[in-house]
Amino acid sequence: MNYWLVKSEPSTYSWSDLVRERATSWDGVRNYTARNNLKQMQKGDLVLFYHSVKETAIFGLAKVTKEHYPDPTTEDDRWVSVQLEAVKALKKPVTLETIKAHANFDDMALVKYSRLSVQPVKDFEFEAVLKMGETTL
DNA sequence: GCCAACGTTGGC
DNA sequence: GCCAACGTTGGC
Repeated sequence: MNYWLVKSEPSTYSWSDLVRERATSWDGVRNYTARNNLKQMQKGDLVLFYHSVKETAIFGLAKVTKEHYPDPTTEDDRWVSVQLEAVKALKKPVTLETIKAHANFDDMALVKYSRLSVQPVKDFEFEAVLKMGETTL
């Protein structure tokens, strides 16, 4: 099982949008590094859902329910999507500020590669985020 | 293949 | 709104 983090601007697609729809096709990714991460996602992998720009924090937990397939929003076969399903909201959202203040998170992709929209998350990072979010699986 | 110009993302 | 960081494009 691997862990990931996806970013979205809440004005475009928010955590509450995902909760309302229950599941969504995570499409529109147009960056090779992010695309490569999408391709590595496996069914059952857990995904942290982060809001960029406004309310910069991790709000919820989703899971991969369908592995990569051609992105339905383009004819260009270089790009792929995965299906994501909402699992649960974090009891307490974990803000970027909190993450940056956490000593062990200096290497976290969210801090180091802030523009990458689909990122791998290490086991200990994932566990620490849940703990700070006062959330259990 | 290098690099300048330009566009986009996202934190502040 | 500004700007740093980074990706992409295109001229040479």
